[in-house]
Amino acid sequence: MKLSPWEIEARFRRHAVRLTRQRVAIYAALVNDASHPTADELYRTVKRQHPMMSRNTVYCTLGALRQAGLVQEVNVGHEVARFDGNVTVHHHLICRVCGRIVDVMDEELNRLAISSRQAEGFHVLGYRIEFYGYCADCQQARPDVLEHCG
Amino acid sequence: MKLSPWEIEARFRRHAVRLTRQRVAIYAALVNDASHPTADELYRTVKRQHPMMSRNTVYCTLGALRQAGLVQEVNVGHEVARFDGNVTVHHHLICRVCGRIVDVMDEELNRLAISSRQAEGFHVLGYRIEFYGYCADCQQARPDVLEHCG
DNA sequence: GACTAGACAGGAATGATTCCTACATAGCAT
DNA sequence: ATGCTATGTAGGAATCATTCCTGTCTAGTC
Ligand SMILES: [Mn+2]
Ligand SMILES: [Mn+2]
Ligand SMILES: [Zn+2]
Ligand SMILES: [Zn+2]
Repeated sequence: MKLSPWEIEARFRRHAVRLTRQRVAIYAALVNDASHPTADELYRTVKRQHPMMSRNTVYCTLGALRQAGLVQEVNVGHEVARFDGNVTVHHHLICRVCGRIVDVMDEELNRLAISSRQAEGFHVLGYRIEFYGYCADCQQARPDVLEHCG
Repeated sequence: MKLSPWEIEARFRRHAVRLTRQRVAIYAALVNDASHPTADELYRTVKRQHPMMSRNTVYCTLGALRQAGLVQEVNVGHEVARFDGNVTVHHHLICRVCGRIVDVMDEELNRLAISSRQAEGFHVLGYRIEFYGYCADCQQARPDVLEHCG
C-alpha cells in the first residue's frame, strides 16, 4: 500500500506543510515503513535517493511533520526515538528482547475511561498503551539487561 | 508515610540487594518522593547527606534496584529518565506542559485484554498506560513545542 | 581478622539530539 | 515570469544524560 506522491503532496497542503523534495522523501520513507524506524534509519534510507541529505534535515522534517500532526514519536523506554507515520489512534506491542514494535489496532482499547476522581483536575486529552513481552521470534531468548557497574 | 530504615533493610535482604549506606539513601529518597524524580534530582537530594556520592553510584544503584524489582523506570517521551519507587501495578497521568507525572491506581485499568488474534504470537507480559493532557496548574498554558530549525 | 566479589568515586568517553550559520528555495506578491 | 522574504537545508560544532573505565574500598562470609 505504497502512498502516491500525489497523496503525499495533498496531505502536506492540507496540513500547511511546506513542500520540499527532502520532506516528501522522508515522509514517504516513514509512511511506507511499518517498523517505526529511528531518525538515523530514515536518514540512511532517504540518503540513497538524496545523497546530500543531512541528519539535521531529517530531524527538522520529523519535527515539522509532528507539529503538523502527520507523524508521531513512539518512544520505548529510554531507547533512541522512533517514529510512526500512522497517526490514527492505535497502540503498540513491544518486544523486550529485540525491541520490535508492532501496531495494535483494537477498537476495544480506544474507549478507556478514567474516573474524574482519579484525574484530580487533570484535563485528559488521550492515552497510549504499550504492551510489552516477547515477540514470536524471541520467545525463548531472555532480555540482555547487562550493565557495567564495578 | 516515610519508610523506616528497618523496612528498607528488610526489602533489600528480601530482594538480595547488597546493603550499603549509599543504596539505602538513594532508595529512601526515591520511595519517599512521589514525583518520579530524575537520576540527577536524586543525586542532588542524596548528596546533602552524602557529599562524596557520585552520579555513577546513583545510576548503578538505580540499575541494581531495577533488576531486583524494587524500582521501575518511567519514561515519558524522549525526556530524561525518571524513576518510580512504587512497583505496584499502576499507570500515569502526564502533563504536556510541565511534565508532571501523577499516579493512577485504578483497578479497572488492570484488567485489559488483547485479542490473541491481534497479538500475533507475542507473549504479552504486561502493559503500561500513559494518559496525557494538562494538569490542574497548566490548564490555560499551551505546550511550548518550539524547536530551532533554520 | 582476613578474603573476595561486588560497590564506590572520579573522571573520560559516547552518541543521539540540538544548536549554529551561511546558502538555497518555496510560496507569494508584483 | 521575476523578485522578495520567510523558511528549509547542509554541514559541522556543541550539548548533556548516560555509560564506561580504573583504582580504591567494603559488605558479606568463613
Ligand atoms: Mn504504530
Ligand atoms: Mn508512579
Ligand atoms: Zn523480539
Ligand atoms: Zn502541568
